[in-house]
Amino acid sequence: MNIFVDFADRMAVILGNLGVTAEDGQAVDRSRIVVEPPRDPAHGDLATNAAMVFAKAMGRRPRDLALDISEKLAEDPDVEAVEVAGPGFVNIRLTQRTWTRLLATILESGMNYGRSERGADRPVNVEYVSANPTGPLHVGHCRGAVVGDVLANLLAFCGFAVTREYYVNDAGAQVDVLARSTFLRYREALGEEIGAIPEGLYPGEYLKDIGAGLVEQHGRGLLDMEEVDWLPIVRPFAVDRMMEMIRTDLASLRIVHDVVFSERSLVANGRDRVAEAIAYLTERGLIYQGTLPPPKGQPDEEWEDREQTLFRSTDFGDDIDRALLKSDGSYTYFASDIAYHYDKISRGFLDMIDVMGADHGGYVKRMKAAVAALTDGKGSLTIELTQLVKLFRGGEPVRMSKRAGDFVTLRDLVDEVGPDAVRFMLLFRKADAPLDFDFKAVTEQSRENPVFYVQYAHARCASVLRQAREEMPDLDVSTPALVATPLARLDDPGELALIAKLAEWPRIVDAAAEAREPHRIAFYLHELASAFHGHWNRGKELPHLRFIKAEDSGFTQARLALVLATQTTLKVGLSVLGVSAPDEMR
RNA sequence: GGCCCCGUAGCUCAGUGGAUAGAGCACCGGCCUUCUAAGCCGAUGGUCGCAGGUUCGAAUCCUGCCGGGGUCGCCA
Repeated sequence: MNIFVDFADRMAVILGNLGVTAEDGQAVDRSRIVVEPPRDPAHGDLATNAAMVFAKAMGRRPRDLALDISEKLAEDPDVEAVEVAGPGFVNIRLTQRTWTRLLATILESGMNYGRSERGADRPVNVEYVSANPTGPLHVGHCRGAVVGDVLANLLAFCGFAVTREYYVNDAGAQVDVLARSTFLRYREALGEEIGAIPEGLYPGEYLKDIGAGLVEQHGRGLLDMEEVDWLPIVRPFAVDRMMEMIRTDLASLRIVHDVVFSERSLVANGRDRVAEAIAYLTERGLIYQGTLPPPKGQPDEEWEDREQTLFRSTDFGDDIDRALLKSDGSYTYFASDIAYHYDKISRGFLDMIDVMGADHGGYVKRMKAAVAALTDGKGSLTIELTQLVKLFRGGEPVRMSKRAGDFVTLRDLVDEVGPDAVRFMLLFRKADAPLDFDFKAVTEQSRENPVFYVQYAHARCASVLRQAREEMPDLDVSTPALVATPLARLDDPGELALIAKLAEWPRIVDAAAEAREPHRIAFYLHELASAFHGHWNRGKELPHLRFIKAEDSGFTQARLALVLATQTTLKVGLSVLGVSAPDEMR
């Protein structure tokens, strides 16, 4: 039940009856009719721009058309009052009965309130995290992880068939470095004095366990081998252990992937799928041997022209063509990524979303170009870039050096403040703006802490319902009873305003999914919490507004219906964010 | 120099072409015997970086500048 969509439909009918047509004489474009909550609640419950949008094509003045529209709208039994305002807005006030009927549908929907079928089971692949398995996840990965996870939740909630995917870079030079670094720790675990970790190897302490694990499995057996022989043993061992660690870290943030796609699987079992992808592009005349121009602006003394295998990404909007083969003949990262996305496409995905850090910004155009080329323009790749997270503690920046072991890991974050605070705070900012995260602020129990504020609103709802059961043991506060309860006595402006806020939820879900902006959910929940706390607080000054009135069970039941609907909406919203909805705050 | 992101109240930020641009914090003035004061109510505070353009209407879309950040051949 989305009241705004509902009324946009009614508007379309009214416009049709009024003979309104678009510029070309065709029927009105339904998508241009906007029905939304007015910015100023004094203007009414719903506002529509229809008169202003279509007046020109009709050769009429917007306000005149608005008057015609408002006459028709006034006949609608759900409409209490209509007025024309400003340049031609039509402001609609709904009857109290319409609002309370809406409240009943919220209660009936329960945890499905706001869920939609607009995705129509269309497959969408959401790829996120995809960190290299060479070290523990750090704060930088966290944001992409949470944004990707919630985006996936959101799209699933809107009826898309979502696959959550992780791409492991388990081939290439950095994995060899991991293996060599692990081998050093292996020798260390066998009692050898290894001294300082040489430049070019990973110094992290986390590799000690993995080295010890090698000892458990192979004893001293690897010591006498040549590198070419132990590398194929150590490499997969280290990668597996790193991935295990990464999975555990992600699980602590409640993040799970459906598919972990291994880069190494691209070239395996006698197949070379990178070559296959390149062959596909070659058939389409998109591959050639050539040289790239040097970067403009900064003259580079070292620059020398090199003949390379290039992909015509400029045909699809990129700035320059891109190399697929290194000078030693091995594939570039981009070539592997093309093959990987080719695989996604072959698995039936035309809609793909990659969530990555802002430092990958330069990668966006070429990857979109690749997807366009691989799907003849039918596929769409959206790349969501998440900006940096800066850490603070009580307002002071948390200092981090590049030296190993001296960075804040995802684990540190979750262990200190818990998954709820991490998730909510990373979503309480749009992804393309940098974010400050303060360890201290997010654990405070106060209005300033949005995580607490929203969870507390949910807990407060639960508390009111508990209180009602205690004070009025004979009252039936079960959901079916509250759904069925007469709501006619909910007529206080504050109560109706709260219902109006609840009514926005499906609209927010749609918009957030459409724009692929999960932060809108977090902001909405904060607003809803604020509306609820505000109403609750009015009851302090004005006892007649309190939810529980022990001597009037019908009245109390109606108000508890409102409380339950609020609690439900908060709970649904929090579940989309993957944040818990506690019944009490301790 | 090219490309991408950002620029909105003193601070941190919302605002998918609509009306008088909003919230929290800070500051100022009131209030706290409760269905939980882990606060509440109110006031102050704006050339939406600048200049053009599109539109009935622009913080929002387009162009150009200014400022901040990221990134720039085979790294990942």
